[in-house]
Amino acid sequence: MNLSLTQIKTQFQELGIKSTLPRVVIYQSLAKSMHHPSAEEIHLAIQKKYPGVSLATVYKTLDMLVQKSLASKVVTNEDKVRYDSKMDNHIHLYCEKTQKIMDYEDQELADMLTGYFSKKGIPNFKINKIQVNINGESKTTKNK
Amino acid sequence: MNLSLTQIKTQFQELGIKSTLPRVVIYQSLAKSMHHPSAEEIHLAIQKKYPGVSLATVYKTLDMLVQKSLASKVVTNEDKVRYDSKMDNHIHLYCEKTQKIMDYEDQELADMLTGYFSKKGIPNFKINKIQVNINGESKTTKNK
DNA sequence: TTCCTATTTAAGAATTATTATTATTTAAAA
DNA sequence: TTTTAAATAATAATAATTCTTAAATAGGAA
Ligand SMILES: [Mn+2]
Ligand SMILES: [Mn+2]
Ligand SMILES: [Zn+2]
Ligand SMILES: [Zn+2]
Repeated sequence: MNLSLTQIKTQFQELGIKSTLPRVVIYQSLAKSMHHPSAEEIHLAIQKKYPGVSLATVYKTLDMLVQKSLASKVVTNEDKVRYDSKMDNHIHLYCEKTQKIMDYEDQELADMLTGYFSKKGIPNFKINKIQVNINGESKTTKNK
Repeated sequence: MNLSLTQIKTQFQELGIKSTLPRVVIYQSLAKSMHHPSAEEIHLAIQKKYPGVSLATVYKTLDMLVQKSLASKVVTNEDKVRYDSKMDNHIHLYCEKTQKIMDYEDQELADMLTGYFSKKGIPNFKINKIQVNINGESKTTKNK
């Protein structure tokens, strides 16, 4: 999602988030990315246009965004956390070859799962979020 | 699952895994645990009965067990990997309060998902494993 | 507009989980 | 038994993340 700096500033104000250039730029970079980037990758991505933003600030900003529900953490088998600004419910496809994470939207499946659990429930457990992850291999035309 | 040392030795032999005391003890401890323990926790758990096993060996053994499909990694929001020796397909319930991970077996759901995707498939993606994680709160009788 | 102050930031140190290195030990094959 | 490739303990190294602190600054008040 491509968001302008002013769009983001407005969004921050609405949520009572103090609007600083590092924060706005970090969020913009995350929102633009389709790759579920890590903190390090975001840090790198903003270097060209906005050098001098520290990695610690990237981490702290990402945490803040997660707290404010503007982003979520995506954990994988790799030893680093990745982030996602797409906040509607969706599935993640993990390519075991390329480590790429792709979003997969499937309303039918979402409804099926919600329906299934709202009917059946889970004893002694209050469900907050159902996350489906699919591991496998993406088959691009020019692969192998 | 409670496995005897000799049971495990036999299992290792069948899979061509060199049978050492550290390995057998680590696997036994993991198999007995219901808690999806981390390497550190396994290391601690075996201290009493088998002191002197190094943490590095715990890590290497767990990796080996994952390679041999006797265990799998369980990733969470915490900054450490946890392990699971339950290898049939099952759901994980994450309690956001206690960080506990509970297993939840639901054949009906498993069949539903398998059926859904085998019919529909995912374009340009070969599905290897569908993992469902549910975040929420466990409501024990004596909570709060 | 200028001032004030709580919040944020940069820089770098510290922490923590995990992996790598290497000398020594050992399981198990011959 | 002897042999030897593989495993282990010890410890150093690495990498992701968090912490600390002094300097900068956003945004409200004056
Ligand atoms: Mn790490
Ligand atoms: Mn870490
Ligand atoms: Zn996503
Ligand atoms: Zn499990």
